[in-house]
Amino acid sequence: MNEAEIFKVLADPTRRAILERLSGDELTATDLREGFAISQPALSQHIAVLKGAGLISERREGRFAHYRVDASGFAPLHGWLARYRDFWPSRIDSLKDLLREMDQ
Amino acid sequence: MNEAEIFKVLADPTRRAILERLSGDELTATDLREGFAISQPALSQHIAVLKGAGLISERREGRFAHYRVDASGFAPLHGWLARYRDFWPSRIDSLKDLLREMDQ
DNA sequence: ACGACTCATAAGTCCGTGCTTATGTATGTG
DNA sequence: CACATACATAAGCACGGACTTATGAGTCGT
Repeated sequence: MNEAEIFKVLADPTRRAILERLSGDELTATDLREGFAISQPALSQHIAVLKGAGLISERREGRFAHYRVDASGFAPLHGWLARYRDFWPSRIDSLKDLLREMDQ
Repeated sequence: MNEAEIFKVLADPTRRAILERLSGDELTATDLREGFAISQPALSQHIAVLKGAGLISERREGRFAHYRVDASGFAPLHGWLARYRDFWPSRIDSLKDLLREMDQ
């Protein structure tokens, strides 16, 4: 997926909230619905969009669908965003330090 | 600015194209319009949105308005996105390679 | 002062999209 | 088998937002 679709997908606050609830845990659609003042079809549609963008993955188990974040789907976003950081130098310096430590 | 507004702002392809043309250079609104099949007011409105989100800054010079990327405006996005990366190890490996090259 | 130029604002139109209710499909349970 | 449960799909509506044309507000040259 390209960053064009990903940005469009993430522009919706409900979808970002879904991702937030999925970060760490793996949840079913019904579990996810807790705390959302939204109909079941609406949630299902959002899930379909997130899945289509490759941001979450599905694990079927009988009639239950378990969803989890697919962090690799965010890669295009990282790539796009890398262009707009002007604080690389200091970051690279701290990374150098970090890597030096890790090498020991 | 919070990530909610930033995602909404970046969901528009024209605005992302504006940012891309501004990455590096500083351009006037008229310069920016080159290559866009869009009316002047439309571009002006996009610029206002980008400015409102803190993603670009303006430098007035007579009747000309010079625009440039304000990379610090992307900070909330970096913060939000940091939550969704689980592939740090491989990334760090490529960074090691990159830094080794830079050291030479 | 007047006209040309750069950019912003106003007002209105149109399309995409997120929501709803209704229904479909598949998997359980008695 | 009949019914409940979990989720997906269909269809229609309503609102937001990106675009247009028209106009306004400053700034420069002659």
